[in-house]
This record gives sequence, C-alpha cells and structure tokens, in this order.
Amino acid sequence: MRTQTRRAPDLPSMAADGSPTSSLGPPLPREFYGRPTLEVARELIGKVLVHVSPSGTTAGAIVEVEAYIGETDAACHAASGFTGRNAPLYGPPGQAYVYLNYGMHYLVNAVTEPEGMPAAVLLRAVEPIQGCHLMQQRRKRTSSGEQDLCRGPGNLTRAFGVSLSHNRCDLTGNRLFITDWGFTRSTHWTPRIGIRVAARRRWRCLASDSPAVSR
DNA sequence: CGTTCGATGCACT
DNA sequence: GTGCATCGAACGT
Repeated sequence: MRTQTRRAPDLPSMAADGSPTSSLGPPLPREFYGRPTLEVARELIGKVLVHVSPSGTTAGAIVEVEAYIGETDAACHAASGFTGRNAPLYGPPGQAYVYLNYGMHYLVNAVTEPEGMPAAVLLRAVEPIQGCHLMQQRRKRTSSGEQDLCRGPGNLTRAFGVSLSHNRCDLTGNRLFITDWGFTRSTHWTPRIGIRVAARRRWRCLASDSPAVSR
C-alpha cells in the first residue's frame, strides 16, 4: 500500500501561554485511537512521539509500527483472554500499554479500538527530532549517527526514558503523548517481525524512505 | 512456589 | 548466523 509523500511546511509555533506542552502541539484526541487498529497504525506514521520527563523532553517522528488486534490474533497479548498484564488492552483507547520483554526491554503500545476490544499499535522506531543528546545519554552512547538511536522497540523506549511507570499513561495528557506536526510520509506494509506466531500477517507499517526503521 | 518463555538487542563468529 | 543477558506474567503443580 502506498500513500502520497509530502513534507511538513513548518514546526508548530510557540503557544501564547508559552507552556512546554502546548509548544509541542496538542496531543492527538482519544477519538484518533478509538478506531480500527490498521487505520490508526498507518496514520501514526509521521506523527511525533513526545516524552516530557524531569531530565528533559525527547521527540521523534514515528516511522515503524506494528498492529496487534484482538483475541484471535495469536501474537497479541490478549490471545489467551483477559489477564492482569494485558488489562490495558481492554481499556479505553489512547492509553499506553507498556510491558517488559525478555527481562530487559520495555515495549510501548498505543491502545486502539473502542473500549473492550483488546488491540494496540506497537511503536517500533522513530526518527529523533528533539532531545538527541538526552537520547544518547540514555542509550549510553557517546557519538555516531542519530538514525539508530530509536531503531527497534527496546531501543526506542530506552532512548525516550519510557518504562513500566508509563503503563496505562494517558496518551492524551501532557507527559507521554503523540502529536501532529504535519509530516506526511510514504508508507508500506510488511509482515510483522520478531514474533513466532501469526508472523505472516502484513500488519507492520513503515515509512518507506526512512533510514531509522529496523532491517 | 517453581518452571517456562517471550512483540529484543548486542557482542560475538 | 549463533548465544546470551535477564525478569515478570502466566500457568501448572
């Protein structure tokens, strides 16, 4: 699947009240998330993920996501029904579902679909825009390129400082949120990667021309 | 309570 | 391409 390519005209202007959140643009509303997951997944490409933390603000353009949809999706955490861990998937859309994978990587999802339908979009890679130095620090790297700072879901959360404390975080709030800076990217779909079941579904969406997606 | 294992990343070869 | 670090949820005693 292909979409048009267009670049954003400019960055959002500073808000009248000068508040940091406002200057980064308003969070996407809950209605954005409460829709079919594949629509949300594709429209998340090019949107800007923002984390406002005590140590600083990081932001980057989302360039790679995967959809996990419902109890019939064997790769979705809800495949075996409701549990304590996957409860956020059943909750209202527009919340973060964060969990620990392989004992060391935090992975962050945006919960989608109307409440009660367990589904989410996994954020897999972003192109760093703001707070690159902070990302380098969190990744414990000193120099080199920026395009691999947030490549891969585990690297992304590490660079952004996202951890289990962000589970159930409201993505329409001002701490961890996604906003629209007007970027439009050419996208395409591929099979999901890194999973052992239901890997054939083409539910991985990428920005076609991004140097920051995983291989 | 013990065992299994996963939507990974990185250092190796 | 292979091995491994590392931990909490889920599930079976």
